[in-house]
Amino acid sequence: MTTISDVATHAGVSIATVSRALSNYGRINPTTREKVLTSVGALHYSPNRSARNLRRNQTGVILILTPNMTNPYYASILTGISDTATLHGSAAFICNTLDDQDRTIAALDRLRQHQADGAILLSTDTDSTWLDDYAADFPLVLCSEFLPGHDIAHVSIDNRAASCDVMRYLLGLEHTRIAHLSADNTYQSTLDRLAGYRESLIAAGITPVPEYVVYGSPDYSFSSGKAAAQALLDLSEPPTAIFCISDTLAMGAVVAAQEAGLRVPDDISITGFDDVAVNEVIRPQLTTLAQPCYALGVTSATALFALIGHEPTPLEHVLDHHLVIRQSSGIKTVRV
Amino acid sequence: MTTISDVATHAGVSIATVSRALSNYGRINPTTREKVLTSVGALHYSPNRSARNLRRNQTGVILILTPNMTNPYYASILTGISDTATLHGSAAFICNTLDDQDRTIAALDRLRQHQADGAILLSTDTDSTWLDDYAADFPLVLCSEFLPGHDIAHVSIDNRAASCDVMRYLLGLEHTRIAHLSADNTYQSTLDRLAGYRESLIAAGITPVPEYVVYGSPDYSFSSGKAAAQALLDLSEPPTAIFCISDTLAMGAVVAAQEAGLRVPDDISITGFDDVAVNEVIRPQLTTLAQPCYALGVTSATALFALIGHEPTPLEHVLDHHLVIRQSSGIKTVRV
DNA sequence: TGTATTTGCGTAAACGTCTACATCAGCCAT
DNA sequence: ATGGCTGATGTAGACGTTTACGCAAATACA
Repeated sequence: MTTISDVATHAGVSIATVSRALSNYGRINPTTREKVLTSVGALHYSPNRSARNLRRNQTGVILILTPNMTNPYYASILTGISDTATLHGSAAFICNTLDDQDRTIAALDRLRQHQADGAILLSTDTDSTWLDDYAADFPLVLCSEFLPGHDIAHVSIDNRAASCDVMRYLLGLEHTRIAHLSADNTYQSTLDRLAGYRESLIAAGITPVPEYVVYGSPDYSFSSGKAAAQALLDLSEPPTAIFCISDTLAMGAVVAAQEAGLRVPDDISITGFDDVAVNEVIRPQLTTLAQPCYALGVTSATALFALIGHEPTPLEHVLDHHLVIRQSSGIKTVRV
Repeated sequence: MTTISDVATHAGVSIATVSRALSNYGRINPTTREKVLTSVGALHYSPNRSARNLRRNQTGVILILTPNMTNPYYASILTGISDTATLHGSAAFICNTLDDQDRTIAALDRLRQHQADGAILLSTDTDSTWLDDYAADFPLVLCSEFLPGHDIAHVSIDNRAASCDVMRYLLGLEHTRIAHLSADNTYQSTLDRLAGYRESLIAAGITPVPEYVVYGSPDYSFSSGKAAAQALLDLSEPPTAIFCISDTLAMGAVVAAQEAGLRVPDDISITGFDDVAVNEVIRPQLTTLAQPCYALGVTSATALFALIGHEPTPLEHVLDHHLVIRQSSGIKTVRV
């Protein structure tokens, strides 16, 4: 294990000079600097981060907490965060929390232990109010979700407006019996999308039917979406359109409809949410509301580094969304 | 920021005593220990990891390098690794390398910088021979893949035997025109599966047809699988079965067959590989060769901690696989 | 009672880096 | 020649832990 003093000896200078050569801080003769860098190369020297972090009191590491990293929705977000971290000379390490509070807390405690400079949380329940304690002491950014009324920085789209956009589209296709396939969790996005759904119906003069709001599993699983959609199709007066709050749930709904002998979109329209890449796998391809995932990641990381650097940054960042119309939706037709 | 000496002052003891109370090392009076722990709680003290790591010369962190973390194949592997790391009192941080060599090297350099104790690599090209330099100096384990002829610890299934199992099954269904949908990468598993395919054909007295071996993209993308399968179906004498080396490729093949007006499995049999969870999304459900993903993760991590602790561990770990027969395969029928 | 052992705790020196300060050589202006 | 300046480098202390060592008190044993 070669240390800075090995390099100093090899180059015939003091450790202070080596440090200056490497960090380009303070005065140093360019010739000396070259000599030191040559020694660094010859000895394959890398600074010991533990020592550096201890001395500098910062780690060059940010943590990304995700409940389920294989959710394709996260792919671009993670890339956006990583790219931004690299730009700031930091590393982005991902912690798989599996939605387990102990694991989440264990990961966040790394902040208190000076093993990371800040953290970005992907997905936050509205009942995770204990987060305030961490946000008060450490740089923290919530991505995609947020806790209304709490002073924690967050980045997301306007889920209620996005929901209204989906509804405006479906209503424009002359659908009136529109169901909402939600999820059994307390994410703010879930609540906002439901609110947008209800508002839009009422604004269109349609009385919301309680039976038309059904719930998939908290993690939007395909099978739960399929089961919930089956319940909708079994109603005496089934909907002609299903507005699903995730693409995976929508895939489940498509399969449920197909197994019930319905053609999508001829007999029933189904829309998703997020526009994840695996959408290409299912036929018909999903009409869905696209989130700017890469930008969500970049914006979250940028906000986090602002917090770490004690620079001003708004508490709330709202990014644009857009509707992507594909094959799974169409104008309402009379069921044969 | 409270330090060990704050705790010492609060508890009325020396910092050495606080350290002993926390690490449970050396002699300490239980009463004193309690007193210290009370102070620790009162002051919300957490040890500074940088300082501890510097002193102990170990970090309690292992790195997982993945080219594409949303690949569902990795989900259980990652969980297996994380669980094992927790058991060893370590944290498992994931680095998204996006198959980029610079990012991979940057991540591995964290080992040299004393910011991690070891690393597990998910997916390794057979041309990544530069890895030897790292493996010689640091604890490294390759999971799923490996570099034949290199002294780097690895954990995987026997891909050639697994490939033969798939072929035995398809041959047993009386298929003789069996195609192999491979991937355009240099993973050892890819080579082994191809070898098993060829061997099985020859052992069955069937002459391999070069046109029956086609390639999807290096990362097994759905669309590349679909395109490659279309090429197979366009042959003057198309195969009656397609053995795909990943589930995603198989999904592409299924869609290609369906779009060509073929029924799966009545007109053509299609098999996948890995048995990823998203399989439930596609109909018909895939017959596939299941890898013991969680066990792969656990075994990799266990081997890594053995290396870190300088305990003996075999260089090669081979885990069991098994064939899962579902709906996408069936006995060969004469095409109409 | 005296000696040997055990127990509990404090002192101080490391771990490898950064950086304020000191030092020193060279230069210029007086 | 003297003093002041600048630039380049070295010295040494700090960051927060851990832990070898030493010492005093308590205990054990004769």
